[in-house]
Amino acid sequence: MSKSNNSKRARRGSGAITLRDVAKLAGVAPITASRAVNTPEQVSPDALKKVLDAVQRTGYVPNRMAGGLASSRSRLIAAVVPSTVMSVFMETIESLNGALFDAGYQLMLGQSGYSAAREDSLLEAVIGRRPDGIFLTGILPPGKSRTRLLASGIPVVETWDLTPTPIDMLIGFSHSDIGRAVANFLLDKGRRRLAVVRADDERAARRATAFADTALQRGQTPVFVVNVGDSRSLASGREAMVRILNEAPDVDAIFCSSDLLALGVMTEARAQGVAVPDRMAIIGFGDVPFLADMVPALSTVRINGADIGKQAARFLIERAEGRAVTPCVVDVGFAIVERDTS
Amino acid sequence: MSKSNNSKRARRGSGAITLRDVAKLAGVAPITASRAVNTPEQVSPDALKKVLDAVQRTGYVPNRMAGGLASSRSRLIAAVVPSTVMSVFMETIESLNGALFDAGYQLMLGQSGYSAAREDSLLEAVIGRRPDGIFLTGILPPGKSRTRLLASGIPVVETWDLTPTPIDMLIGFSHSDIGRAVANFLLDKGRRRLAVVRADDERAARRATAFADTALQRGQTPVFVVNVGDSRSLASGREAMVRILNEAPDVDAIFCSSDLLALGVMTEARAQGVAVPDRMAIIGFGDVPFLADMVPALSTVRINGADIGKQAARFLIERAEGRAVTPCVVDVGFAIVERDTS
DNA sequence: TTGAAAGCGCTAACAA
DNA sequence: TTGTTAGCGCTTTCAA
Repeated sequence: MSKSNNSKRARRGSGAITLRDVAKLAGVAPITASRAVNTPEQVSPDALKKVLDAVQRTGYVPNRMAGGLASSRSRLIAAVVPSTVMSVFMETIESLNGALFDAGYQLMLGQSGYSAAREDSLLEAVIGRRPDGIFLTGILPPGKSRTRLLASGIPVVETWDLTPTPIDMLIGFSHSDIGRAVANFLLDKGRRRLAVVRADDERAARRATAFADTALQRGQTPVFVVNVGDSRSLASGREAMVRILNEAPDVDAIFCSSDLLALGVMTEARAQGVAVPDRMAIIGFGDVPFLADMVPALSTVRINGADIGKQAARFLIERAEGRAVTPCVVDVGFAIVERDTS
Repeated sequence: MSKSNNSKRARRGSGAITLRDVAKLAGVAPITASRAVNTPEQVSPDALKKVLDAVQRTGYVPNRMAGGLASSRSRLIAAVVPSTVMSVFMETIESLNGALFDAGYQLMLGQSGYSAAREDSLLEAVIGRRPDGIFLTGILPPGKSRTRLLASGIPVVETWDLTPTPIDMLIGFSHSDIGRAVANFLLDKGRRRLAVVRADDERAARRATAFADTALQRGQTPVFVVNVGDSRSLASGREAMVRILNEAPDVDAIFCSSDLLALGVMTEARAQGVAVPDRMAIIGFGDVPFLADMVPALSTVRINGADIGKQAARFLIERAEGRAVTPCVVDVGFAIVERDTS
């Protein structure tokens, strides 16, 4: 029986079962085994059975690196996300991953949000894997990275934003529209002095600007803005609220750049006995799952993150299989969810 | 100039720049180019310069699939996590990913928590990529998957739990110890009637059991248990609190299996005018980032998730580079964080 | 329907 | 220090 490792064999390789082993056991050529595994309809029932049998007996698991190398299709999708902890993007990633997996693709996760140098090496690492598609949270600004991505020829979908000049595909919504809509919403409710509490983030800035402009256009006092910097914590929300109460006591409505910040604002309001929403309206952003069940339930701007993930998966898969995607720009919109705090 | 694609060239391949192209441009052999890129110290300054120059000019990015195939080292680590949304595991994944990236590894994300069939195909997909290591949240119970993983020979680290029979490496803490510690903590504070609100999850069950046993041993009335099933939402916490107030009005301390559940319990307590902590103590689990800044600040059990991720990365990398890891079982412990609600 | 041959892009092994 | 050769495990191409 013994397959007796001859003299010069066993020099390289991982030692795992290969397609050759399976083919030998089944008594067919390797390519027939390959077809039995990948495209069973191209193989006679007899051969199919023999191969599948051999697969069972050996516990063979195809080496996707080898397959990917040979076929130039990695069946890998890379997703680049900023910090994931407590993030509104997780819902998107989860649905993206689920949809990809069902279609036989796998997800590589890259974390952005660090230094430019690290961004660069992230991208290099990603491209090095030759993914069949790349998912980006946000829009990639012009620069070396963008050029490189473009040059790589890999399908890309940018998300969570809109731009007239996407790299490739785009699934997002207008942050300016949100800012305007929230301002109008608040003003229509009779609020007179608006404030913004926002993190130091380009998209949040755009929402805030549109929000402020709209208020100004409608003849209001300038919006009071608190920039909490990089800290998106609940504590920052509380501090921001303290500042508002001290420095702009006439403010009667606050738009926060994240639900967590809004939660902080609300916490401080309660701590200081500020009536919500009577004296102060509060609106968050993102609609994290548990907001609706709080008391008072936080009003917010809802983005359908799961939908973004699902559509991105569809786009990426279509392109990976060589099909065109049209239209490849989608505005998923948003919704102001009115609950107790507005 | 034109490199004129001769008759039978350009049949296969992705068309991207390869190491051969770089080597040709630099006027060296491919292997020299390879060494210049991977182990520059093995190459003369002159050759190094020429190669790096060619890399710059062509925008060459090494194909890691090819490299992985040739070297049997994928520089890929797979992580299997249950649902990521609002999950206590994200901190771990984030730190794991960061540490891996710094060492030149990349993270593949697999989501478990679905059907057994899907678990199976997840594992197959993972093994198919030939990762250099696998990160598991939780302990893999005996079964087909476990056998398969063992057979694959891939280094594995199980986490967030302890067991005398790990597959390989282990970084976790004792859920029973937590249950006992929390019960003792509450009882020592003079609480008399304890309750548990927990999700339908094996680890939560173990915490709850130890918690209940300890109370019993110390002569207390049996612990009142509310199992909220698969729903880990804040709303479930509220419902659980309603049940406790109705069915066991003498309860004066509640241990929740997650912070979100605890937040729900607290929300309902406030809604019903139940004084916290005077009439009711509440303790959560996980220590999600913003708890400390709420009013009242929620007491909880803190797990250092980032530390688990960092240590797991270290273990996995050591093993990937062929070094042994001893000891390869680590108890990271836990801490009861006493804040306002206990 | 099946197979032989020839790579995919890279690196290990050996030799110079 | 550099190069040659021979694969890694699979799939494409072409022929039977």
